[in-house]
Amino acid sequence: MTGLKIDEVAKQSGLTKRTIRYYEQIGLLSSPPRSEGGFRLYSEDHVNFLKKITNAKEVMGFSLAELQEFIKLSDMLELQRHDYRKVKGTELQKEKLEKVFHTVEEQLKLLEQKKKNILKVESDLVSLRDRAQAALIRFEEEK
Amino acid sequence: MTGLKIDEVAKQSGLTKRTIRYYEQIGLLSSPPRSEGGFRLYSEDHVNFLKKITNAKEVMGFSLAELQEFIKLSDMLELQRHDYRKVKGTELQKEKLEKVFHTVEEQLKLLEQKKKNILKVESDLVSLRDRAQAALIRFEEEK
DNA sequence: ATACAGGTTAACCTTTACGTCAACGTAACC
DNA sequence: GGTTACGTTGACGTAAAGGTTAACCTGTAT
Repeated sequence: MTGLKIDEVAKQSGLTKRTIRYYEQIGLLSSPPRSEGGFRLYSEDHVNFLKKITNAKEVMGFSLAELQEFIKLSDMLELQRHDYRKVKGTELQKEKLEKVFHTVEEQLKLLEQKKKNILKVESDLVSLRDRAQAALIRFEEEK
Repeated sequence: MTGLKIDEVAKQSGLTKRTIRYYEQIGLLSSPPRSEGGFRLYSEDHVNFLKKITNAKEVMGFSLAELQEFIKLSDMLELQRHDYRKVKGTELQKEKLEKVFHTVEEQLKLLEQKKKNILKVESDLVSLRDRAQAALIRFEEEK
């Protein structure tokens, strides 16, 4: 009985209902429990998750597939932390961990670059704004 | 005879030849002069322009249509600065200028927000990295 | 002079990330 | 108990941003 219905989640997350169902369909969002009649019943966690991934999507320009990658990795790490035995005996996992580590480091470097790029665009926009302002002032002068 | 051929521009800009031609086709990139035989001959300016807009595209998440808007506005302002008479007598232009100014201001605010969002993602990535590292260390310990 | 790398247009194809119905079930309200 | 609002799946549509291919032309290297 408890839980948010999809319309509420849509409002809180800023996504459309269609998008939310779609994310579930492609396995990006975990399927929430259903009510008797079959309605999806979401928790706050779902909402936070959606906010988080839309943010990451926008910031990093990640595709939904890339998002899935990261989420999978993150979940695996969470799982390993709680259940040590899952790790033992599988030497393959170590390579994977190293790859994760590497990938994330690269993403972090990319973020640094992205910050610099933002500054470039910002200065372009500022100069555009200033030129617009200058043109406006010229208008006033020759009224 | 002078000028870069499209393959060189592709290498320098990081775009594909197809994309460069496509940008010209939709009017985003100005048509370069051609050689006798019909080859496109680009200047450094073209390359810089491409770098600039791909950056803006990525940073702001602009669509190609939006990019066109901004370029058109920027060009108009450039033109007005050099030829005052283009401005006089057209009171409509003032509204347009004010709109430009407003739009750009909004974009700048959006950029501020974007910076904050980057920090959020960054901290998520850092925590992911740290967890990966911790898992790696556990590996070493129980070798 | 001929081979081969790289250029040209035009047409068609693809993927991503949803939007938009249609047809139907459910919950809430009066 | 009937209307109305909201939920469900499924199928189809689509806009953006190129990729791909074909059929042909150009330039240059041997």
